[in-house]
Amino acid sequence: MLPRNKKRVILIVGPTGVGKTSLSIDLASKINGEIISADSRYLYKGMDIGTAKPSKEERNGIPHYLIDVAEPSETWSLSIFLERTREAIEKIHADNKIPIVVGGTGQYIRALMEGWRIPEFEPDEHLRRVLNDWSEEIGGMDLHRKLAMIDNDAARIIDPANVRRTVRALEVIFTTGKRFSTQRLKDGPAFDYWVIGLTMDRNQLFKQVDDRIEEMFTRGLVDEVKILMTKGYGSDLPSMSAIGYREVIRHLKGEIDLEEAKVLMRKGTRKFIRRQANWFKASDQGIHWYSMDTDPVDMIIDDLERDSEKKRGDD
RNA sequence: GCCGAGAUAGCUCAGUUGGUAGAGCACACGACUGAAAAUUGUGGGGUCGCCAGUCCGAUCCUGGCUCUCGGCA
Repeated sequence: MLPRNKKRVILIVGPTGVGKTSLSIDLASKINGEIISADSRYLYKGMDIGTAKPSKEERNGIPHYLIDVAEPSETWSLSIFLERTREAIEKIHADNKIPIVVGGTGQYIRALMEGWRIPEFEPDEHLRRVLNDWSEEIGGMDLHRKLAMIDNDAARIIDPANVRRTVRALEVIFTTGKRFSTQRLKDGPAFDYWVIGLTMDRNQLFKQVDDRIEEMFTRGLVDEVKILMTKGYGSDLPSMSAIGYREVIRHLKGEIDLEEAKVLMRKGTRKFIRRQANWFKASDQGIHWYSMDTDPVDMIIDDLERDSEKKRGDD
C-alpha cells in the first residue's frame, strides 16, 4: 500500500446531472488524459438521449473507454467493468497518458477504488431464475431464512425484504460451494487514486435535471425508445430498467400519458441522486470536493500539480 | 338561496363501535462484492377546520360557524 509506487488514476464522482461528463472532457484535454466511463448506462449502444451520453463531438477527440460496448440485450456486470477498466488503465498508462475514470455508478467506482475481489464464477442465469421462482413460491422472507441457515453472517448483512440480494447470496453459495460472507474481499487500491467529487446545492441540481429531462424529450427520447423496442429490447432487460426508458416504454404501451412519464422520470432521477450520495459522502476525507457553482477545472489542475510535487518531494 | 358530500402529515387519502392517529407519495438518512439508473432498510413530521355542549375523557357524538366540492334553483 505505497501510493508513491503506483501510477496515478483520476476519478471523478458525483450525482447525475452535476456536470461530470463535460468537466472530465475539459480536464482530459488540458492534462493529456483519456476517459474511462464508470456509468452502467453508457455501456449500451443505442441508448444515447435518455442516458445523457456525450456525443462524438462533445467528446472533443478525447478517447473514451466503456461507452457503447454492449448491446442492450446483454447483461453487463461489476466484474466485467473491473476487468475492462483495469485493462484500459494499463493501456492508457502505457501510452503515457492519464486515465480519468468518470461516472455515477457508485458500486463500480467504489469496487475499483477498494479493489474488491469478486467471487469467481460464470453467471448462471438458470440458477438465478430458479432462485427467483423459489422466492415467489415461499416468499422472500422465507428465502432469507433459508440463507440464514446456511450462511448466517450473510443473512445478517442483507435486509430480509431484499429478495434480490438474498438471491444473489444464494447464487454465489450454490455456485462456489462457499459461504457468501467469506467472499467479500478487498485487495485495496491498485493505483494511486486521486478522487474528485463534484457538488451542487441539491435543490439547484434537482431543477437542473428537471430541465435536462425536458430537453431529452425535445431531442427525441420517445423515438429512441421506439427504435429500441422495434429491435425487441423490452422492459425486462437490465439496460432498459434505466430511468427514462422504463417510463417511456410504459407510455408507449399506453399505460401512462406523457406527462405522467415525465413526472415519474423526475421522481426517479431525484431518488437516484439521493442513492448516489450514499456511495460518495460529503464527509469522505478521501474525496477532493469541488462546487460546480463556478467552473472548478483550473483549481483541480492546481491541486493535482501541488499533489504531484508533494509526492516527488516525498521520494 | 336550497340539498348533499367533505375538511386528518407538505400532497392524496385510510381510520378510531369515544381512550390524543396510520398508509402511499414527498422529504431526510442508511445498506450495497459478477443485474446497481437495480434492489432495499430506517427516520422526522399532525393543537385530526374553528367555537361551544355531552362525557371521567372528544379527532370520533350533538349544535353552531367558516371554507371546499358536487347537484338544484
